[in-house]
Amino acid sequence: MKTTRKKVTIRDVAQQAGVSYGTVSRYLNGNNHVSKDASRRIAAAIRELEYTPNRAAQSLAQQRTLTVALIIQVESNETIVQASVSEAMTGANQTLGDAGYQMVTLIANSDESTERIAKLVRSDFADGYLLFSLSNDNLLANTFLNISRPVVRSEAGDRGDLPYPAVDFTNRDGQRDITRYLLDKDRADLVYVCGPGYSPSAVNRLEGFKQAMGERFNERQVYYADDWEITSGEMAAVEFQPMLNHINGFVCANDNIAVGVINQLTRFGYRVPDDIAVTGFDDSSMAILANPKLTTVRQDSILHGQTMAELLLKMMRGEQVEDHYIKLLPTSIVERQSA
Amino acid sequence: MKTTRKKVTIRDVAQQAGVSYGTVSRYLNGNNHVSKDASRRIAAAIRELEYTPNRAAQSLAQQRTLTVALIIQVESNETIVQASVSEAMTGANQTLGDAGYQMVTLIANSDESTERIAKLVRSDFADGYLLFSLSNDNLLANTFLNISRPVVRSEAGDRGDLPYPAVDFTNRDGQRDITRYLLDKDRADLVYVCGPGYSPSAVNRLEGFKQAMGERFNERQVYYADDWEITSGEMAAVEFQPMLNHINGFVCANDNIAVGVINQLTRFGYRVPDDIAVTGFDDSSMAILANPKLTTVRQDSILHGQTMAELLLKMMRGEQVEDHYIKLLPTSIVERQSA
DNA sequence: CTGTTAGCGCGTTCAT
DNA sequence: ATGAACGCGCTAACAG
Repeated sequence: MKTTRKKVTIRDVAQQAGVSYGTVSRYLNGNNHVSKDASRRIAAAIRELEYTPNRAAQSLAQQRTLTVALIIQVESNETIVQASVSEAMTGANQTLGDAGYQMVTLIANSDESTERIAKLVRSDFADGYLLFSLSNDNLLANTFLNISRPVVRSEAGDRGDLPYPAVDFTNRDGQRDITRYLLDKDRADLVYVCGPGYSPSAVNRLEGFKQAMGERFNERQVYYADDWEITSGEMAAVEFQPMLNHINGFVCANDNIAVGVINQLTRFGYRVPDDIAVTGFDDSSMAILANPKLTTVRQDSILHGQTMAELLLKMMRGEQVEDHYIKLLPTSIVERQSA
Repeated sequence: MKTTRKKVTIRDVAQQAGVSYGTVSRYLNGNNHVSKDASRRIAAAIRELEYTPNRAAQSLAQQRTLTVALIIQVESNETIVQASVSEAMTGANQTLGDAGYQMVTLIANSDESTERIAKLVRSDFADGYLLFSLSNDNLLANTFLNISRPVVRSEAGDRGDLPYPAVDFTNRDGQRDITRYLLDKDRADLVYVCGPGYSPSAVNRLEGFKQAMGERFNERQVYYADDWEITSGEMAAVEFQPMLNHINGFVCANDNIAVGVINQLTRFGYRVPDDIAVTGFDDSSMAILANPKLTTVRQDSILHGQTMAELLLKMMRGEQVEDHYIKLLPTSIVERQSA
């Protein structure tokens, strides 16, 4: 057993196998034909020497890196606790890995880190990019406009100037369906707690609520939150307090908000769902933690990641994808206790 | 404004500035002297051409990558929802970035991905490694034994054969202190819900409980959970059901478990903390979400990441760190409602 | 089928 | 202070 921890290169392998290193390279890249015999000897040499190709050299020669960067943009110094993102990462990592790509995730949470990442991108750091914009501004998005590598976004964006394809959920339909679910249960007097305005998802979900309500929709029955947090739900409930006696359902744009609403309603002395039903969206871990457990709209975040990765792989293979292409993933209603 | 999106190299810059590319290289790496005048012209050329050095070429020539890999090992297909990890990532990303390094996150959640990452490591993919082992086996750890790059671990490990320094929290002291906090409040009849046996943190925390209990400690007052999840807390409460009438406190190894205990105790008809007090550990987001809000042990995960990064930077600078060196970060008690 | 060689983009001597 | 040339480790195109 060799413990020589000195750069073992393709040349060492060649020498050990008694061939030229060009042959070794061919063997490794499997393109052309290498004699049965040579192959065997090369394989043995590689194993013995514990040879691993040098990544940097490979990229330099091949003009590709075999890595894909998953970039997460969050508000300054915010952390990425969001379970959905974590799950999407897992899904993407999975399929990219199967295709031989290594996924690396980059976090842009400050001006400096954003600039640093932009620089990386410009230096052809990866062969493709998965873009998770959790924040308002898209500083990075502009950087990508100038490069020729494929990019896939995680949200059907609002910015028409970004041609990148996206994978998203059927937010509108999901919200519409769960609203109908309430209506079908004779909960006719509903109010809606909308997500932050900068989020395309929030806009689409509100659209779904409107659709389900049809004629009955009224601007005064919607509360516009500033973020996706629990506190916003509490504030919404307070805002609607004067009307609480006839309201019999809160449709909320996500689980956190729903939890906030429930908390506040409980404090006011209302019972959920007996007096007032409450629905969430996301089916996050919060959904089963809440009391009562949340009836909500489920979206498969792992699938989200996988689908984004598949689309990116397709693009990296050179297949053309039309600008602004959007793939929508289905959602489904999960019936628990809150509605 | 040039829209030429063709590989602009150091040579282009040199030509535009009217110098040889050797000079540009020197200018970039700031080592030697470059004439005031040349510098100015080079700077202008770089800006105009939007030149960014090619990463692969740089690493190849310099034998370093200016990137640090943060590797997370989780059970197969598990997601990394853990807020503490997410926060540590943020902290590490911060300080590494300030030092000019780019942090990339790698997820090992299957045999294939683990092997792929091991390969990356062997190919000198990064200049240093931050290792988060959330799972039992340390397949990867062995890979590192054969390379000469610095490694820092996130947990004071149980494996004596791994010489890498680690940054961890004072788990033992934290658990001891919060146990004493209960004892001081005349909660003398305590039980302990221990974390999974493969986790060094779990072992240390149990140790702290024992220490605080002293003579009074009894093996029958501890429940050994298989994981860190809510369900385990519920199971523990069920297990202790026969003794619930005289027990007046549950000390739990983390917040999730504490939430589970509270849920189950509530179902059994006990009031928390009036009948039975419950404490958590981590001060995760769950702590304030729980009802009643959790009294728990706080640990600063962002600081955790920062400290790990600082230690790694030190090692990458060439400073020697003794084998098995362990840096312990303080914890503190957060008093809320559950105890 | 295989050896040879010219780059890939940049850092680094070595002269000048 | 600056230009020229070599090498980092590997791929690919070209002979043979």
